Amino acid sequence: MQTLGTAAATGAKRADARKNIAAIIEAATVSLAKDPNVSVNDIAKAAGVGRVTLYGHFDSRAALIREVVNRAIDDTDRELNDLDLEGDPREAIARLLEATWRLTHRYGSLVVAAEAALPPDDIHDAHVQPIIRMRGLIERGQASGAFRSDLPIAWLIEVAHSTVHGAADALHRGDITEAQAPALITDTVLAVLTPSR
Amino acid sequence: MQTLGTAAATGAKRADARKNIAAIIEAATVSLAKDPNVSVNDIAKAAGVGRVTLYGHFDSRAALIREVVNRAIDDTDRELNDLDLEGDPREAIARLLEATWRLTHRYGSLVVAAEAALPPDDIHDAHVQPIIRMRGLIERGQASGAFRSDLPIAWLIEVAHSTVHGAADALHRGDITEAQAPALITDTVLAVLTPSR
DNA sequence: TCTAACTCGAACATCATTGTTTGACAACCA
DNA sequence: TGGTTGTCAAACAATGATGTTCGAGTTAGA
Repeated sequence: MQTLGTAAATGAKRADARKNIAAIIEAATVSLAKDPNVSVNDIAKAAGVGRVTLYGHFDSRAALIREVVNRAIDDTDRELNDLDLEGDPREAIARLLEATWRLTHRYGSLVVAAEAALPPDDIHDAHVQPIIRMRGLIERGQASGAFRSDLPIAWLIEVAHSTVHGAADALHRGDITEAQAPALITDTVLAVLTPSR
Repeated sequence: MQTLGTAAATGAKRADARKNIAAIIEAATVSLAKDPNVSVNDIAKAAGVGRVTLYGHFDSRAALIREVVNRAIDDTDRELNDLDLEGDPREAIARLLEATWRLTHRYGSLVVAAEAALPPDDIHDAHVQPIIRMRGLIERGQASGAFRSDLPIAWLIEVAHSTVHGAADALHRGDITEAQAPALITDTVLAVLTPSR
């Protein structure tokens, strides 16, 4: 869990201020997911407020990004915590991949914006949780013989990761549809994880 | 083949000028591969020349990037043309992946810089050649039954592509070594391409 | 209804980057 | 050796982004 330490968290705000803060965060999330270099001006316009109003609620561009990232981390942790990763490892990883895909699709290039605006420690922390979840599941599958053990675990995690990102690229390019994506990702990653005989 | 249409191609230059042009292009290639947003100033410094000298040889940042990209495209075409893509499709794609890896590793994020600085048509043209090569080989493998046919061909190409990029990320992060990369890529992509029994 | 909180555009300072100009200096090469 | 070509640092203008300030107007909410 992250602490919401910025100005936006303060509860003693007027109703319209709270509404605008929410609109700014939402607009920033969507805008940064599309283009990590989007300007503060464009974010404010997308939120339907003036630039000055935005700076009234967030000290800086970096502070806004930090807030957006913190929410994304919380959201991610929540969605992944709700998952049932027990049972057959193949089915469990299909559920994990589906959730990862949904989150990747939602947050897009937010991570790129974060990398440019936030200290490396914060970035590291954001990646740790999802990775250890994937790692634990793959290790369990390896122990039971359901997954292959002849490739480095870090590489298998990377393959899952880049397959999901590849799906986002292919969707953006029009090569696949949104409906196809989860099945393609699952089929592909399972093909890599399945032991050869 | 691309035409080298910019100032740098003119042959009527003094020896030191030609040397500097070469140094600038080389430094720009390396710098842009590392950071697509690198400034003209940093490129000039990396090349050991002043910024004014750089602008004396290239009209603009975009013109320099175009030159670098054109060379990269030529280099890529040459390397891929030298490949033997005949014979066993599994071995042929291993050779193609190895070359793709080498080129991806060499040119890194140059494509990102190109996307930001060049018209979309130029970007499209740069991607077309490598993709049709991969597509032709996969289709040949599918026809012979060596590769699976139950996934969209565009997706299979995307998987190969993102696996190579994932390897670059993993290498940059220190999760794998440069020596491991080709085998990991080949094993992974072949696992996806191999028909399930 | 009254006031404190909020919004907003316009204007400002600052910074980084691109691209140009100038003029003095150095190197190539015929 | 002499004229052309090239290099360079410093200074300049232009652009675009971030962040701040001001003042006038609006709105929430007690």
